[in-house]
Amino acid sequence: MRILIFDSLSRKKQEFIPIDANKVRIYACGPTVYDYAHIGNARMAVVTDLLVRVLKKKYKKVLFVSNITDIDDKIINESEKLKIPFKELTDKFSKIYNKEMSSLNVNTPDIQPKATEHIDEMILMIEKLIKNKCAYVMNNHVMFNVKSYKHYGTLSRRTLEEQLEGSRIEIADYKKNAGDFILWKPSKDQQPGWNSPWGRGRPGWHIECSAMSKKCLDTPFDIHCGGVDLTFPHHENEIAQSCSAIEPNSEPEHFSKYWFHNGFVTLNGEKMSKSVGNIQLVNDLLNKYSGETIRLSLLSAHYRQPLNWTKDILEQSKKTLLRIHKNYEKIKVNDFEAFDIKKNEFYIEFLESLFDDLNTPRALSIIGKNLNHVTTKNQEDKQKIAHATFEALNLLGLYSNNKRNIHFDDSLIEKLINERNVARKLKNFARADEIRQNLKKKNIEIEDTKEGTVWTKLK
RNA sequence: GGUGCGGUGGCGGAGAGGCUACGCACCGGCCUGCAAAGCCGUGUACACCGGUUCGAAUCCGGUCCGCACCUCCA
Repeated sequence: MRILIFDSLSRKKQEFIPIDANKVRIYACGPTVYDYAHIGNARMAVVTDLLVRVLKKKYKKVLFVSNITDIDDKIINESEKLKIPFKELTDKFSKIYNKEMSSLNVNTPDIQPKATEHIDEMILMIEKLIKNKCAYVMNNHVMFNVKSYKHYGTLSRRTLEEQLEGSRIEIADYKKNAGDFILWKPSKDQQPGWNSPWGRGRPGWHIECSAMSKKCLDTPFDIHCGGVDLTFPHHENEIAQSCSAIEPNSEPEHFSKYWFHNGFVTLNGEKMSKSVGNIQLVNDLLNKYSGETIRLSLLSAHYRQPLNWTKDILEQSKKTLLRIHKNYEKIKVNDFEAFDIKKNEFYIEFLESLFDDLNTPRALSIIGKNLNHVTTKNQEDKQKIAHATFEALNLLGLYSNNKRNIHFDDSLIEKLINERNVARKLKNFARADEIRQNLKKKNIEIEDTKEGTVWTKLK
């Protein structure tokens, strides 16, 4: 079965053919850790996590690297504001980030390199760029000369002239061209800094990804991921640096073969921004919704489409999840071992839709379609559907077997349910309804079925 | 101004020349002490204007509208 992915560099849906089928290599630009993660960070993490999960269905070995940016001006500003060392801030929020992402069933990347632990690699790459005459030193800054790279603009489809037209920035005195960007900048005494051939300073934003992807994956690697907004300037600059460090004017493909960009999460149709104050933090959402509900909401639209984040989307996902789990659990499962998932037509159809550029809405519709009318289907199909659903939910990261919350006392619930059933037999329906109401208050929903009363924890 | 993405039924959201997904909501029915779930059934679509075609939501041209990027951003 072929895997298709949309490649932003060629702007086409392409068949994914790894450089080395024995070792697929992916890099994703990770978070800058100075605050809680927002839902947009989560979308990128969930989508790339799914991409990796899907690739693992076909390829035995997939190496996934996603960095942590732990040195940056935003970090410096925030640590100064809080009067704490920057390291304390970044340690705190990288831990929080990983914890939150794991609540969303995002697997930790195989390697999660930190910028501050790769300063040497960055310095070496900058030296190489200077040697290749693609970078220059001016006023204690090391700058990349965008005019030195003839493929500059290939990814974002804009020429140097075009981007300067709309540019709202003045040309700083340390730049030769308006588009030139910082590789290394000086740090003031009280600011974090590292010794370098150009004095005590710190790296620019883009160089870390070039240095770390080279170190952890080697170039060229297969897929480079990130949010669409990173296309320009971040990814464009990464290409320029990484390729120029290999050899001046080497092709963008010498860095990464495919480029994978996820769309934005919007709020009321607009991008989240701190100034507007419409940031949705994962942390806050997790107080009200389960990680799976949030994850499903993020996967309910195709990854390249904009996703408008509303309360409705969460409520709907919550319902959908509940329905899927309930229906799934109603099927009496024999033994999955007796069935070959690779020959399960329900599962194959599901997998095909994910292999087609991660079409999650279609994949989800297939789960729903299979589960529909499942009670009327024959025993063999029921088993197959149960098996397919189990595998599908696992792949999507939506399966949770700790649905029954440990904070609740199962025996108490059972006791109340028994009491209610006694009341029902005695036709004391007032008492029966009262018990149901009480359970509802504890977020326990009950259903009377032919097999008896079953209960579900709502979250 | 430049670059890109998009406008699908009440809502969410796939599809991409003929088979008109899927979910939620609505409506009718079965079932039920009542619920819920389930089952059976019904309805409402492809921004607009032209063109190509036997046939267009899907292709081509134009128009309008929305969003993003060009400044830190997932």
